Amino acid sequence: MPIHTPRPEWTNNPQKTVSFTDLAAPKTLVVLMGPTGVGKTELSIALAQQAGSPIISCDSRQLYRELNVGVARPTEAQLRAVPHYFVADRSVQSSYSVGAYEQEAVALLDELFARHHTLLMVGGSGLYIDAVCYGMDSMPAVDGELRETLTRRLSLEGIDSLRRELRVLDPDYYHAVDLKNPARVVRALEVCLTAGKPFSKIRRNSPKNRNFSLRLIVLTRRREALYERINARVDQMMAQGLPEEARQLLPYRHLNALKTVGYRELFRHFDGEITLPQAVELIKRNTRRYAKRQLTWFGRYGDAEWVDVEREVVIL
RNA sequence: GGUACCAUAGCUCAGUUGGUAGAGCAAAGGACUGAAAAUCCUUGUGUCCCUGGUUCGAUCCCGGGUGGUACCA
Repeated sequence: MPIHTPRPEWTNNPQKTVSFTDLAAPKTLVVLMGPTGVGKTELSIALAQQAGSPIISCDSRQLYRELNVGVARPTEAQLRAVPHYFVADRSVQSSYSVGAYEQEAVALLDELFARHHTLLMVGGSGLYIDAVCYGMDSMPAVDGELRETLTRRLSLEGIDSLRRELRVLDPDYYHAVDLKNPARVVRALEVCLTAGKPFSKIRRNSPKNRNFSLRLIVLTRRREALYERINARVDQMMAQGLPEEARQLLPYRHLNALKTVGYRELFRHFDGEITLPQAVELIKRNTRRYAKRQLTWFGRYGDAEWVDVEREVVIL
C-alpha cells in the first residue's frame, strides 16, 4: 500500500493524504524522522493517538533528564497525552551509546508489538535510526581509559602517529577510512586494540533481520522556512531559560551528552570567550548546520517517503 | 536645493594602471557502525546600479540619470 496518495491536479485542496495503516500487514514500525525544528514532535502526538501507539523516541539528546529546553523536549502536556519511551529517562552522567540504545529499543519493540500492530518511532538521530532499523555489528566494549589514552596521543603526537598504527593493525580500514577524521581513526584503533583483530573484520555492515516491517517517513519543509523556524526556536529557548539550564550543567560540560548545540556555545559565553548575542547567533548557525547534516543522512534511505509538511499532511 | 563621497556575491568589503573579478562571514553539496545535536571532507554563488560616450575591448575612464550617506543651506 503506497504511503502517498498524490493530490489530484484538479482540486484546490493544497493537501495530500499520507496513510500508513495497513491491518493486513501487522507489526510495522513507522519511523517519523526529519531535521530538527521541522515539526516532528507536534505531528507525532496526533499520529500516535490515531495509531494508538506510544512514541518511541529516537533522539540522542532528549534521552537525558537534565536536558530540557535546549533539546526541545516535548512538553509535559505532550508527554502526558501519549506515553513516550527514551525521553528524559536517564542521566547525562550515565555513559550511553547507540549500541545500548539498539538493544533497549529492539527489546522494547518486541514487547510492544505483542499488543500493537503499528508502532511509531520519532526522532532525528540518524545513527540511532539505523541501529533500530538495520542493526549495528556487535563490538567489544571499549575501556574508557583506552580512548583517553588515544585522545591524549592525538593531541601530543598528532593524528599521523595514530594513522601509522592503524595502517599496521587494519590495513583494509586504513585505506577505506577518512584519515582526516580523528574520531574515525581513534574509534577504529580502540576497537582493534581491545578486540585484538582488525576493526574492518568486526564492522561487517550486515543488516540484521527484524521481525517487523519498516515505513520510513522523512518530514521536510522549504529550507528557508526551516531555518526561520530554527532561528525563532532558538530565541524562544533563550526566553524559556536555556541560559539557566546551561549554567546548571556547566559542571558536566566535559560529558558527551553536553557536547550539544545550545549548551557548548553558552559554555563558551560563561567562559567569557564570546558575548551572549554571539552565543545566540552561533547556536542558530550550528543548529541550521545540524539540520542540514540530518537531511544529508536521511537522503541515504532510498525507500523513505519524503513529506513536505507545508504542502502535505500525514494522517492515518 | 547645493557640495562631497559611495554603489561589486545573501552580508561586510577588496580589486582590476581598461582584457567581464576575490576575501571573510553566511550558504551549498557530501561522508558517516557504540562520541552521531558528535566528528570530518569539498565548493565561490555575480546584469561589478542604469544609461550614453571614448576604445578593438568599459565593472574600471568621461558625461547624464537613479539610489544611499554626510555636510552646507
